[in-house]
Amino acid sequence: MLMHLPQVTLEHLAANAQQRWFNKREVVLQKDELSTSLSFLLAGRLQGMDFTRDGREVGLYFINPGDYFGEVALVDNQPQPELVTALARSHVMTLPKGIIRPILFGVPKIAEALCRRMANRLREDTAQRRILGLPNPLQRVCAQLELMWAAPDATLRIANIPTHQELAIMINSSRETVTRVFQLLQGRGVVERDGNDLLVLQSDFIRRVAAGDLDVSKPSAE
Amino acid sequence: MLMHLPQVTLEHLAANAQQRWFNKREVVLQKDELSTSLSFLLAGRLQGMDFTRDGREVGLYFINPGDYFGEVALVDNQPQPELVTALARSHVMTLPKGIIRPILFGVPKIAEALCRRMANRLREDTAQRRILGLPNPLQRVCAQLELMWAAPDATLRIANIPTHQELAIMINSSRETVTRVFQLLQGRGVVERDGNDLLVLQSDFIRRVAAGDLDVSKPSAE
DNA sequence: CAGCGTCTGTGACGGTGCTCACACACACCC
DNA sequence: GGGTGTGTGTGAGCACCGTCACAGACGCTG
Repeated sequence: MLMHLPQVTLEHLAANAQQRWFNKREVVLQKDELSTSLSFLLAGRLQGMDFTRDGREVGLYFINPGDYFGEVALVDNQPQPELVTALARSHVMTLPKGIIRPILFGVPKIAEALCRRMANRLREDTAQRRILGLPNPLQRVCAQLELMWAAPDATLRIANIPTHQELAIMINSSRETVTRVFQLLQGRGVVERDGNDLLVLQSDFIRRVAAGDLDVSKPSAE
Repeated sequence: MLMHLPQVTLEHLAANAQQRWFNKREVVLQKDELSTSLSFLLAGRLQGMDFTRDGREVGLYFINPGDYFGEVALVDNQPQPELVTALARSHVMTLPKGIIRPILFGVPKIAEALCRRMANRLREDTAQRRILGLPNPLQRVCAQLELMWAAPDATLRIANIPTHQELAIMINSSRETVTRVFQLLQGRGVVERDGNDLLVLQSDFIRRVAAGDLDVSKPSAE
């Protein structure tokens, strides 16, 4: 995003950037606070999340290294709409609002990059919402997995798989139900745990369940 | 949004704008098509929607007069992520991509307005997602109603209330369940139909149910 | 090593809402 | 008027999954 800036500006930014490490479960951006900066995730993994008024957790999106976040509050000068917390120990860089904001709209290339980023967030939100339309948790888990391995590369390894609880709040299910789904998938040899990663052995199976082509019973056991 | 442009540019835009009426249920933007223009809703009501792969309808957001839409595909030059259909007979104005796009990022004020619009969409998506985290349909219907009367003004009249089916797909329920919820609400005198509008007689009730403070049984019948 | 915290696995139970199947109300149009 | 389409109202039945309550696994840290 910043590649289009002249050298002088880059140095100016670098001089004002701050860095910080966050431990797992630590809050990176607090909800309802006014924006003070734009943030970049350098390493680790964050999750945008929220609570319903009756205290239920809701998972919104994941933030992976290279993404920036907190743009919404920065752009419209309103309070931060959701919480951002660390799913793992994470390294975050922040640029103070006063420094970054004048540049955002002044340089067309930057404005365009920002818009693309937000357009992308909107697409992701839509994709996530589509998942929630699926009628049963098995389908939703599979659809979510599909999204996650689409991200990195063509290998069938999902690095740093979130915990069952973290997945559950993304797809509106209970932790136990997600556990049971994984039991089923592992029992059929569809996926396999490898430390913090998840190996997808039968991507077709996942895809077909997500699409609703496959029934729960036992159509692949021949 | 366009108020910051010089007169000449405005005339240029006006000369290239097109208008069209859409009937109820007609498709305004088709999914997966490349963007050819930016669209404004002048009158009526539209809904962004999508289908899961197994054919289930998913309601994403409503578009009210004054909003523009189709920005996502325009910004990132990718296919339109979702369907936009008319909930009622609607009047739409379109500006061809070739005309509008150069202006978008060239004029800082316009770029900022576009970003604000997208930031707003992201906030709305988040609010909608929060609703889906509520455990039962009664709460979700009430939370949805809360969102809808927040929009226009302080009167407790929701104009042009969507059909039960349209609401159902927004809050992940079945049409029948929404009907039953409205039966309950009307039976208690909380809301009342008035033609195409819905009158909210006890906004507190709605608020408290949405927040989970109120139980289903009969706590307000004293 | 014991002790603790987080994550995963599993059983039992019960309510809830989805599905299917109808009937009715109302508008619009010829 | 009859016909058609769209929206609303309502009952019965059943699978499903959320909740509660545990136990076990694994990795820290002292």
